Amino acid sequence: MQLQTLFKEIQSHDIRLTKGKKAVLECLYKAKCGLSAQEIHGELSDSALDLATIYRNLETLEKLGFLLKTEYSAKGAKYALSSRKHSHSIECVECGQEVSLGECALQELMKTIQQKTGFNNISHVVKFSGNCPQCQPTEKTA
Amino acid sequence: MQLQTLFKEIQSHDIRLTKGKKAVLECLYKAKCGLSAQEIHGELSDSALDLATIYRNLETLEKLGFLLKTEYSAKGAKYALSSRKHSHSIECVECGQEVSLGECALQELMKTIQQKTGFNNISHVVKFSGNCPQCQPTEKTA
DNA sequence: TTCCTTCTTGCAAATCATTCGCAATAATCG
DNA sequence: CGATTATTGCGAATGATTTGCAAGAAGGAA
Repeated sequence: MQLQTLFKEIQSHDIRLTKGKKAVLECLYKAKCGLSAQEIHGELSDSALDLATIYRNLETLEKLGFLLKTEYSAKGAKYALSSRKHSHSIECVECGQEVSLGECALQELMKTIQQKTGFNNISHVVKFSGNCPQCQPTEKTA
Repeated sequence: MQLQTLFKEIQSHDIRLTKGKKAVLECLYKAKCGLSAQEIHGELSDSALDLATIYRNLETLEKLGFLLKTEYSAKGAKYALSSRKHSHSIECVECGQEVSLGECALQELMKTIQQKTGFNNISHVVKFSGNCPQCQPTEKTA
C-alpha cells in the first residue's frame, strides 16, 4: 500500500492528519522491520518531533488499526504498519544481536485463539531470545 | 517435579540455596499461572522479601534455566517454572480481564526457529490482547 | 562448631520507557 | 479568513526494573 493511500484513509477517520502522524507513518513505511518510539525519534532527528508526541501518535494509530505492536526489546515496544506483513526477531542474550525470523508465523494460532475465546481484534506481541550460534555455552557434560 | 528436587538441583550449581530463592520457587510452584515480581512480592507478604531481591532471584533462576519469562502484562514480566508446562493469556484492551489460553502452543514453532537460526536455549515471551466478548465495539458499517 | 570467604539481602537512589498536565499551536470546517 | 478543537512541546510524574553499598547469611575449612 502506498503512503498516500494510508494518509487518505486516516483522514476518513475523525482525526487530523498532522505532521506528527505523517512522520511516524513515513518512518515505519520506510523501515524494513518494527521500530520503537526511540528509534523513530532517532530517525526523525530533523523534524524534531517530541518523544511524547511520537508515543501519542503510535497509540492513536494503533487504536485505529493502522499500526501493530509487534514485539518488546531492550529498547522498548516495536511497531509496524498493519497493512504490511510483519515479522518478529530473535535476540541473543549474550551479544545482543537481533536476527529477523521472516514473516510472522502466528497467523494460524491467532485464528484459533479467536475461535476459542471469542475475543476479536486480537493482536500479539512476541519476543524470542536465546544464544546465537556464536554465543553458545559449551555443554557441561556432568 | 517436586519442590525439594528443584532445591537439590539448584544446589548442584554453584549458587546458594537461600531463603529468597526458596520463597520465589515455592511461590511459583504453587501458582497456577505465571507471576510477576510484584505478584510474588504480594504473595510473600509474610516473609517480607525485598522486591529488588525478588528481581535478582528471578534473573538468576532464569539464567540457570529454572524459570521462564512467559509474558508481559500491565503488571510487568511474568515468570513460570520451566520444569512445568506453561501457558499464555489474552488480555482485554478495554476491561483488562485476562483469560488463560491453556498449554503453550508455540513449542513446534520454537523447534523450527532453532533449526532455521542455529540459536539454542531459546525462550519466548508472548502477549496477546484484544476485545473480549463483552467489550466488542459495534461494527461501524460505513 | 567456629571462622572465613563470598554470595545475598535490604534499603535507597538511579534508570528507563512511557504517560500526563497544561499552555501554546495548528488542522479542519464553515 | 477566523473559530473550534485536536495536537504538540515541555517538564514533571509514573511504574517497573536495576544498581551501589554496607550489613547479614550460606557453605566450606579448620
